[in-house]
Amino acid sequence: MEKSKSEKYHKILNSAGAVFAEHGFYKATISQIAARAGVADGTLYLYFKNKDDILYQYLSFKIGLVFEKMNAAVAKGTDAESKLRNLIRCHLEEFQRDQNMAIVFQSEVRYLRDIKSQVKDISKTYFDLLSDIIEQGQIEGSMRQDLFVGLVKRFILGAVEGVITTWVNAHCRYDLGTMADPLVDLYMAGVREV
Amino acid sequence: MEKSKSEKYHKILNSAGAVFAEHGFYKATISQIAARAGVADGTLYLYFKNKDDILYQYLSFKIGLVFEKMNAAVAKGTDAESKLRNLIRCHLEEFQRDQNMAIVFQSEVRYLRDIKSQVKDISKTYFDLLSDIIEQGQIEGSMRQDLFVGLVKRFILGAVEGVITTWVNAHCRYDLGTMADPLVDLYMAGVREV
DNA sequence: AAAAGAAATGAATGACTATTCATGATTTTT
DNA sequence: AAAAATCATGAATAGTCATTCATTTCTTTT
Repeated sequence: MEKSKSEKYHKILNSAGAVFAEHGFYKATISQIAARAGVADGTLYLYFKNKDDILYQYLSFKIGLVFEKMNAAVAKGTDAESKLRNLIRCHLEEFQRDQNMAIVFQSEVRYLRDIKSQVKDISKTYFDLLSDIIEQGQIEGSMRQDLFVGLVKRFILGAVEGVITTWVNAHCRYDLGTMADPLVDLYMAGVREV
Repeated sequence: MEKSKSEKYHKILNSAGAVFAEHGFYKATISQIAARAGVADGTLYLYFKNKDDILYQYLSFKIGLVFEKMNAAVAKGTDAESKLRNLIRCHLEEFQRDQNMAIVFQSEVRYLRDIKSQVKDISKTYFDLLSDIIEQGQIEGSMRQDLFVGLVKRFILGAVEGVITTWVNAHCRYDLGTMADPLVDLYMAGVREV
């Protein structure tokens, strides 16, 4: 139905992303977001229920986009390792590309204790992608049969997020994408000398 | 000088930890913390400069304790792998033992953009421990020579934190400590079938 | 081009809560 | 046991901001 939400809706969303990234959700004010979007404070309430809703919709929208790309990236791979590599590279490159999203995501998602659904299902969706990849790897024989899959998934996502967090704390100074291959290499081969 | 801070100081710190863990820093109120500690609101200001300072001192104190234990744990190991194992086990067990600390740490540390020093140096100190271990492993010949050490450290800490975050989101229902060995096994051997 | 409808405005409201400080209680010193 | 010093209280203050809504501006229809 609402194929394309209005111009203004997206203007506000992006302004919100910038302001949240700069100040954090709680210190960000409606007035700052409105000013940045070039509208009046009251206007935000024509498009969003309240301040929480702005954060929620911002994240839902951005995460939706990223997952589309992740799915496409994984689909381009053939064997499990190439799928994993594509997924990790996509993850890092998308976060690199949209730094506001990266900052807001890394800083605020922890906060959404109450906020239900979609946004909390992020890791679920991500984990599902990983499950499939690991399962395929085990069938192929390229990944160990004795893996505790639940742990492997956390292990992989945790490491990626750790790398992103460090990058955010370093004010996004270096290139994230280049870390994909060394990271996948670590997942696959581990640290031990052979 | 102030060998042992007053009884009340610690009472307040612990109450703060509980309230921050339950509501998050921003939604927690001074009145809640005071009530839980059984003192008047104004009393908090005899011991702390302001609300930020309570969070800051809470984290500093708790993190100080944890690092003492981590150092001791690492010192008990001999080879690099046993040191790593002890470190990870200690990390997981301490977070398990003090769940308020775990929750506050995982949820709020991201938030301390401004707040300088000690608390932001946490990962630095942790990374230093890891650096030594990896370096030792390379000298021993038990770890690969071609490791990009900066990445390996993030990889290890990120995975541990990922495991802790999942556990916090699951309301600390299962036992964290048991994940130490499988996790170290993954670091060392990776995922690939050999 | 007038009327109706939709969209936007931004000043005013109201709720919330961190922080202060005049007062009171308690402990220590003389 | 009086005086002094320290500790604690909690009501009052003051500032902040999310949210509302009467009014205005813009757009569409007749």
